[in-house]
Amino acid sequence: MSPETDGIALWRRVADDIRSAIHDGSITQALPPETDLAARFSVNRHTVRRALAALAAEGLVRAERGRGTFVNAAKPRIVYPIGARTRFSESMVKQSLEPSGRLIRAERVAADATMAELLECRPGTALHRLESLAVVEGVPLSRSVSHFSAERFPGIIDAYAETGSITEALKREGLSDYRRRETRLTAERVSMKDADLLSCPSDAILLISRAVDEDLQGRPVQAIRTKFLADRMELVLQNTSPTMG
Amino acid sequence: MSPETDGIALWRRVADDIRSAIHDGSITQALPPETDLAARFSVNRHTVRRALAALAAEGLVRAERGRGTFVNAAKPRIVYPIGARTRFSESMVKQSLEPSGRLIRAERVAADATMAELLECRPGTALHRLESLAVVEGVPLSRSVSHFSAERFPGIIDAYAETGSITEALKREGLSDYRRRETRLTAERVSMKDADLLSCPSDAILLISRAVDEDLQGRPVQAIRTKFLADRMELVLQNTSPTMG
DNA sequence: GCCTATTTGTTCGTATGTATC
DNA sequence: AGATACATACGAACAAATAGG
Repeated sequence: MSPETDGIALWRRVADDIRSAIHDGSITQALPPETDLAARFSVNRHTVRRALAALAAEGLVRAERGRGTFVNAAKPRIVYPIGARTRFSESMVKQSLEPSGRLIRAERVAADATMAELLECRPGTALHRLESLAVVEGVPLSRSVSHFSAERFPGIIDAYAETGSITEALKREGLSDYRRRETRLTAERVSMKDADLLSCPSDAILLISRAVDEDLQGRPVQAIRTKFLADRMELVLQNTSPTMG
Repeated sequence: MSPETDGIALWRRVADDIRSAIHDGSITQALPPETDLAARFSVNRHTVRRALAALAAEGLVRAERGRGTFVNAAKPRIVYPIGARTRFSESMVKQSLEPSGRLIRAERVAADATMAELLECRPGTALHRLESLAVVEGVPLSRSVSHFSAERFPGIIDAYAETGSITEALKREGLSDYRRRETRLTAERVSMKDADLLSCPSDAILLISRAVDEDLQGRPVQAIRTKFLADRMELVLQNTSPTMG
């Protein structure tokens, strides 16, 4: 038999069959071993592996060496409200989740053109660059890189290292309140480095947020880029109703 | 030589080498043919293919049957502002882009529990389900499914089919203005069906928006789920500064 | 701890199909 | 039509992780 008969590749048909079996509930947890599937579909084990790779890329199954291939349980996503008053730690606590921020790396850098524009300062201005990992319920959820004016917030690094919360750290530095000015969202595949830091599969998807927070006078406070694990996260924007007349 | 010496698979080292070559600019457009790469790295062509598949999954390269494998050019993203006043067509026009909405499918359905809650109606209420494709500059950008009250907007389907814009269609149905109540954002891998509809690679990423629009009295107007091609899109949320005292 | 069977992961070989130039 | 290049498929072998006795 020639490959790609009917114009549809064999492995696609195998993948479709397995996908259906998962969706209609005939496979719930573990898939049969590759050799069994190969026998059942009368194809080579490679063909089964190609099909399983496609299903894994869809996020439907997950293979574990030496153990087997399993249906991925869809976990409920963590809700993160984004708005004028965006507070990560507070949001987690409200959902009865235990957040903790870990300082990965901190350094003093000079503002490049992008940072200068976002923070409304001159290029070359001294900034604190704070790289952190947000862990919720013991599992990494996101990785952030923040930039602050080094002059205005000289002790922000230590304050964050101790509290694990940006809001708390800013309070210690004398800023009692701040608000979100802008949030820009995209999505990308995880890079090798991020996969390592977030302890996630190398084919995971990231929801990427680039935001600027400002103080109540409208001066930029921090520029923050966060990479969230997309399969654990749902960003919610609520537009508060204006009072009607 | 045994495979997987050093604990790192051969195909990973090949992929790393090729990725570096792309990043440092030694490969700019077309990659050498698989057979050449196999010879250069002294590995089997399968090993090269495994490496290229990984790079393709990262979105770095794209293989075209019969032509070759090419470095993916990173295109600038289309900006889509999301807020109380979210208008897709208007946003595109403002960026000097030509949007067009194509009606893919329309049907009358009964509200399920989810729709009933979002649209604040009783389950079973008659709704118009409108499936559409947004095309910008001739290229598919997103796929949406909207639900409207069939009683309140009896002619919404025809109105959309003619205008290609939800805002215009609602105007024809007597609703002069509406606002965004809530937007929920996640990201996922594209499904086979969506890849087909959006004419995108089967490993593309979708930015998924589930939103509810309401009229100026606060009554829900439509529930809309949109799947954007993540690599073409950037969602922007701006929090308008409250006037300071 | 050790050995063995099971199961997924990697690699090479070979052949053929299909699209492009 | 022929050459080139990617896509699919089967076969064989071994590596590496896991589980069970």
